[in-house]
Amino acid sequence: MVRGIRDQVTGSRLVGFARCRCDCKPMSVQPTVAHISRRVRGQTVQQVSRVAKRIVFAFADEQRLVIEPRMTGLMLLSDPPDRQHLRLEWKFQKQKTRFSVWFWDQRGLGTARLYTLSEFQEQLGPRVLGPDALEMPAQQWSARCGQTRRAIKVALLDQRLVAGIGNLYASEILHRAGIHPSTPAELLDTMQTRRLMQATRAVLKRAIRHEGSTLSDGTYRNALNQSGRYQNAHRVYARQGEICRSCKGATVIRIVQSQRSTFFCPQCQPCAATDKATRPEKRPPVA
DNA sequence: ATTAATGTTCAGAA
DNA sequence: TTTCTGAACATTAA
Repeated sequence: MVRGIRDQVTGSRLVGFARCRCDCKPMSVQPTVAHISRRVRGQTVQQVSRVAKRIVFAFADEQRLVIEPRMTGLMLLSDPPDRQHLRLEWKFQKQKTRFSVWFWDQRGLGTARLYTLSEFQEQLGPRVLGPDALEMPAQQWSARCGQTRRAIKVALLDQRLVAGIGNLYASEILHRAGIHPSTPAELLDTMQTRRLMQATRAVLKRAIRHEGSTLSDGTYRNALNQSGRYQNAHRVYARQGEICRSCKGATVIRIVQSQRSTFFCPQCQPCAATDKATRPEKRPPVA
């Protein structure tokens, strides 16, 4: 999302910020839209950046406007999927050109927050966010996984443990790492946490390169309202009952952890607790 | 017609 | 202290 709007927005002057009139319940904006508008109008955007799963507009006076798209939020330069769910509009001016950026959000769970620099730094702090998933070094992976008894899939979604992984990518990462999602995080050995780090970097980088995953509900789109392509590379997500694309031997299983779907291949991701001790060398052929 | 599900996060309870 | 549960929302599939 950041890459989609960065070139246009960086160096542009904000000339308007407002809610879009739509029939939906108003999204969470703090302080009020009017207050934010008063404080940032007329200023130039110095930088558009990403912090974990948030989008950050940095203004000339060091204030930060942070957008959290949550499940269905999109940042758009044009052509929204529909008018119904447009939530916010930024009006910009760059040289003599005027253009708008929109926040579109079907479910309305997304949020916008204006922070002073010190408030913003608090929101980056360890009380809110752990190290970024793409940056966290190997020794941190093992130290932090060793700190919790929760299932590794659940731990990966804890933004204070490691920031930037969502439900879809947690399943894909664990599949690539060959780790069963129910494995207690503290039981992972050094080799496994290293594989977890490598799988996280590989999956997230590929997903970014392919501009995200547009699921069957079709909600995710880039800034130009085009579909992502990473859904074509999914190994397990939403593939329950189908043959695993990696081993081609087992079928993908769906389970629920912390009220959220998890997908995995029992052959590629053996159960750490039982299989290591009990799994025999070879499975006898089925009659 | 209800219920469950969804790329999430948070407050409050267990 | 750590972990779990339900709520916020809109829409679709079962």
